Amino acid sequence: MSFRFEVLQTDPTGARLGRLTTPHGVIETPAFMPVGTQATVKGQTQQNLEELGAQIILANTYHLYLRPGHELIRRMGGLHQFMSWPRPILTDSGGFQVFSLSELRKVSEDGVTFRSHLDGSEHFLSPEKALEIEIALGSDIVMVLDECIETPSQDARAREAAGRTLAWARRSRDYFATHGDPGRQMLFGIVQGGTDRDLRRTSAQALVDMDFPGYAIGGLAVGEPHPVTCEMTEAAASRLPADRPRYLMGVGKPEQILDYVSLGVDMMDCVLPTRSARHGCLFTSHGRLLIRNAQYAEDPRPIDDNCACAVCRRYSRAYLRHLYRSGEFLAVILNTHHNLYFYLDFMRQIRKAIEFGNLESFRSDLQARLG
RNA sequence: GGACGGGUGGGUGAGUGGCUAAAACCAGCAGACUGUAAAUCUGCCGCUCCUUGCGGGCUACGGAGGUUCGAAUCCUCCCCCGUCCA
Repeated sequence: MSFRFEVLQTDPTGARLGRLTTPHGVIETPAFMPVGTQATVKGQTQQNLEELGAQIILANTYHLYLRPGHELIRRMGGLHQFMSWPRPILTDSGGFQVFSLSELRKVSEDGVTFRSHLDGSEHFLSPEKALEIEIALGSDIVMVLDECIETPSQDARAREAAGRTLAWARRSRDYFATHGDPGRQMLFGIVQGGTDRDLRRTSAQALVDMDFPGYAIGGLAVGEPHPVTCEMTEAAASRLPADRPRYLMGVGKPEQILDYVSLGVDMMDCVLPTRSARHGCLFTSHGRLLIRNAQYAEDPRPIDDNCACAVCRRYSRAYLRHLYRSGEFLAVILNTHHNLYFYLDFMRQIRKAIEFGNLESFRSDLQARLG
């Protein structure tokens, strides 16, 4: 049995402490997964990521298909070997690009036609094609192609996308059954449904009937208020089987992550720590800090005096501000390192709190610190 | 001494009669970022007043005068900078 998901403990809030075993290693949940779209987490070496304690990273089907091409990666020994990352990888299907590249694509029942953002060439991504690519890449966790829509959307629009996502999920499951290897890769279905509670529930139920080894909740945190995100997450999660991992896609801010974990979410990914780092926004135990601000010009303190990361152990705010304003590469590297450490350490603290059954007090401490 | 060219808001630099508190870029100040077309994007950026509004007043395109209803823009003189000629 190459894959195994165990719920080790549950917290009174509903949070779960778990362990997902894959052929490339164990993922302790709740887990945060750094995003490495183009087979690289921007600004960090693989060695850095290992030292930070990243147990799994994301990569993107659409981007790697366009460049360098999934066949090339297969010939290079698969994505793990190609990028020299020995730990688990989750590949997103390109479903998010249906949303984010909306100007460049056309969705039909059969699949999605994209105009490449790189050279304008036209490409067709179907549920089967996405899986063909992901199988070639050899990621541990494989996402089905879904249709992600903006929120708020018209009810009819949300129903259409959720229905199509379910149809695509069925096709994906069937394709994987004949072309995939369940001992090598784990296929996750995705719940859509916009901001409609009932649609979220029925979508989740329909997906569960297809019996996926793991389930994702997608199409959230794309503009709707946080309480709505929580409500939709709860609606979907309440229908998902307790013995399968739950992945809330594309979230979130630290304080929000705590809410999602309390709703029984096991896995999350987000570009926030990496992108914010490149934009000079650093996460600290006291909230966010914009390192370019004038107030840090002569500040000898580390980013966060409660942080044990390599950057906080060595560099001052004044120096990091200087690097950022000078446009130096090192600013990207150090800022990203700190933010990822913050997120990964935050998850370690959450897991510990669940283990000791005091997630609720962990949350009130956090809220007090953030004011 | 002469011939050209030029002096614009913190910087570079557009603007050759009203649409100009003055383009654009940079610098500066602040904010955003949620399955990465993002080391990006947005706002502010002369002073001042208030009932914060496509609001009022003041100051501003080397200096001083002039032409004009109106001048960064036209005229006169002066000062300064650059290149070339003596």
